[in-house]
Amino acid sequence: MLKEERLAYILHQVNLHNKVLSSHLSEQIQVSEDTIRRDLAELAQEGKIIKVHGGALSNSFHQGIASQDVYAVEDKKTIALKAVQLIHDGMFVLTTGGTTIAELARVLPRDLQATFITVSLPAAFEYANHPNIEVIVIGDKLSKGSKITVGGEAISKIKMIKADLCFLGNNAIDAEDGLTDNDWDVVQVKRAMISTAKKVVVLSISEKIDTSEQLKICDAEEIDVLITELPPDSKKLQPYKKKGIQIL
Amino acid sequence: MLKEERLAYILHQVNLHNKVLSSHLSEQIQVSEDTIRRDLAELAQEGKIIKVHGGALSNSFHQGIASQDVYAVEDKKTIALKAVQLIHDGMFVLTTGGTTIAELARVLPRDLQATFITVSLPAAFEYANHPNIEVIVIGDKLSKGSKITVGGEAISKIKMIKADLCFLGNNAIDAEDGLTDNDWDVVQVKRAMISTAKKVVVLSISEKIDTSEQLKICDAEEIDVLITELPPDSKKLQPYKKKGIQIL
DNA sequence: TGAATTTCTGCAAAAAAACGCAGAAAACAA
DNA sequence: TTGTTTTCTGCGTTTTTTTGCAGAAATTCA
Repeated sequence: MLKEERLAYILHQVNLHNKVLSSHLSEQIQVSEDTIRRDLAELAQEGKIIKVHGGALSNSFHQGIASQDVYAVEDKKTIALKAVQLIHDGMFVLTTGGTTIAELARVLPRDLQATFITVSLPAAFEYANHPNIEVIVIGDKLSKGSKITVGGEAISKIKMIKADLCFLGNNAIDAEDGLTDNDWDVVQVKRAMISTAKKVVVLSISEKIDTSEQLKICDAEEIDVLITELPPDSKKLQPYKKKGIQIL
Repeated sequence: MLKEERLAYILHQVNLHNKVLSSHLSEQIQVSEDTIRRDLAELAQEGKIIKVHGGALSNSFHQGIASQDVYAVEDKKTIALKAVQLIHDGMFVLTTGGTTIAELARVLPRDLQATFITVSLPAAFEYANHPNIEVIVIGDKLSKGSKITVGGEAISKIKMIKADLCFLGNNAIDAEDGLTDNDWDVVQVKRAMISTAKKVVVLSISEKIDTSEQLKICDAEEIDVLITELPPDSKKLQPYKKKGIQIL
């Protein structure tokens, strides 16, 4: 097994189980514990995990009292890990709010250099924890429930940004009805984001798949990528693939 | 179970129940009481809990040691209660961030109907708790340390607002040197606020009175009201009264 | 005061980490 | 291809960390 393969495997295990034991990994991969330790040290250096005596912990583990309470954290973490692969150095990324987006913020690699633009105050807080990420807050009237800024000012600001990526969380999505939501202001913001981003990525736990809300955001065809916690070849996702959406 | 995991678990338990027993933890985690004691000692060393005979207490709940901070909170509450008298229904209020401003947000009467405009994300969160207050967030690049938005965009937005009141927190103030600060971006924001507000109110604990920082915000004469926790006729405040500043 | 409980102290065993080194593997250049 | 250089990996040794234990000291509570 190649070193890079091994590192990827270890990182995957850490993110999946929140902890790994050096001894356990050594046995699984059939390399010495020294090698495992060196690998863990390397990943810790890059800020991707937290190395501790006896093994390593996921870095969302420590800061995450909040993430423990969130519903379906494991699923959301799986989604976040898939989503993070789409982000590259130098990109401009638009995001909404929501717990899935918060999870995404937590799994961003330490060394990623990118600009994140958001209307969500909680998301902005999460992004601000990362040393190399520039955070732009879109200002306007604050919607008290969702803690996002909404209004014409925000919409026009969003439209002025040519973003590489746009992550939309917390949706109802259906192959026929497209993307829908139940908050008027949120719908406006999401529409603006979709109209200005090169690539539209929807993050959704499988529960929200094949569900609809009252207000339409856009057709399924306008979505470029759909990420769920399910494997891409899952039966439930095939109608979306037929619509030309890339499934991760 | 890894040591770090155990520490996280203990900390979680302490924060959850406000107290833990060594004996109880020992049984729960299945390690010796000695180990638990050493863990508690370590967490106490880092200031995360308060170790007592038989177990440990949460330090947020039982503020035994940080009595200086407690006094400061009391002072800030005193200041906030004076400041709140200046706010009336229908007003547009500009505010910076900081703990004094956070305290102001907490003591706002529930029936007050006003619009608060801020560059501070933590302040926006506080204001959002109030049912009748409209919150406007000024957007721009997020300054990671202070969690306020800074930059030309924010400045020009601020200048477009004709605010009735402007609350500036967390300053150094001196009768001769005027209002000063040590963060370039913060200074720009405060200057913009002063220039656009009808009435400029400085909130400052007495510790900061007669102190100066490197960067000048404005002259003492430009300040309309100064609020401290001291009584208005306090000797320390007389130089400011001479400059034409109203003391509360 | 006195008994029960908890803490402290030093100690020892086990586990893990760090270190240096040598051979193996991979990457690179000619 | 072949030879050189660099990186990677495993092993033995040393050092550090962690943990439990026993007995003395301190604390609590009736």
